[in-house]
Amino acid sequence: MVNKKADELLKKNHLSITGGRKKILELFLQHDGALSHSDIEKKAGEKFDRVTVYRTLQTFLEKGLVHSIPTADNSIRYALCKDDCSGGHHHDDHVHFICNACGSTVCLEGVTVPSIELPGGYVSEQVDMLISGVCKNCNQ
Amino acid sequence: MVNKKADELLKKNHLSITGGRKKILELFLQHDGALSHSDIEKKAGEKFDRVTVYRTLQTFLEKGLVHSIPTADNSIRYALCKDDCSGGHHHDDHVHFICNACGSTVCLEGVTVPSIELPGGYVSEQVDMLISGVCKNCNQ
DNA sequence: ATGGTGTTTGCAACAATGTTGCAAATAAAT
DNA sequence: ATTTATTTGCAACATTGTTGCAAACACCAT
Repeated sequence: MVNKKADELLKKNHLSITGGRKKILELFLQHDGALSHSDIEKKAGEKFDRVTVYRTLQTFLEKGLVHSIPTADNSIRYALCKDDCSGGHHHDDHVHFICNACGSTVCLEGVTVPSIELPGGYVSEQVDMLISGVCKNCNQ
Repeated sequence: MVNKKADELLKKNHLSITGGRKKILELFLQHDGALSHSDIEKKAGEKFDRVTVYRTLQTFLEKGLVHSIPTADNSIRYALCKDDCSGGHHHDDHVHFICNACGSTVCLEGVTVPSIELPGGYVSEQVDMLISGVCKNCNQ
């Protein structure tokens, strides 16, 4: 049950359980792709204030429930983290795939980001790898 | 002379030479890092309308003069392409580095994006690799 | 269950960012 | 120099993101 899982996730991350947070978490649990702010606003219907969505995503990000994925079209996407992420420290070394046909963004869990040799003086803290193209579903 | 190079670049790409386009190109030629829309608006001073900046960047993007770099903070950056890019077809396989200290974005020309094995059904059209951390200048 | 307490929400107002249509200004071609 | 097509600036608007504050709510202890 998606509803129960949402509760669990909130508890595990020491967040109080509110209607808005549950609803947004359920959306993430139902769509396994990444969601943008406006996706959420649309899917959640009229039920929640825009401000609540902003603040909820911000909170989820800080607690490590979701991670953000940069995109080329000026609309950050968010996706659920796996279990071993927490409090800003993500183990988020998978590749993100953006489909140019259906617009969806998915995390390719199986594909890991290769390590890169940086020029002298540069120190890497986070690596994002974004691949755009045509996804499995659209490519038939 | 930066001014002359701007003219050349515009001619080479079959764009008419106007004050705004020259000014924006000069900004790119002077700063070798990437610039966001608002960077340009600020650096160009009061001289140009916001709308002109939007349209100019759009044009440069279409003609292949610049490429766009996605970022995690919802502000696309633009950087000059090397000579062998044209008309939307970029040979843009270098890594982009975003410094968390000074905020600058640079193209690491020397570092190439490793090729990735995608799961079956996925077709890659473009690969972006973003590394954030501390850059050479800030790391001293 | 009930009441107190701190957190979360919705509202309103605002700021910033991005888009469109149209008339005036400008660059390029003859 | 004149014509023509392109580019610009303006105005108006749409969308997206931010902040302060009072009301509503979740959580805890009793």
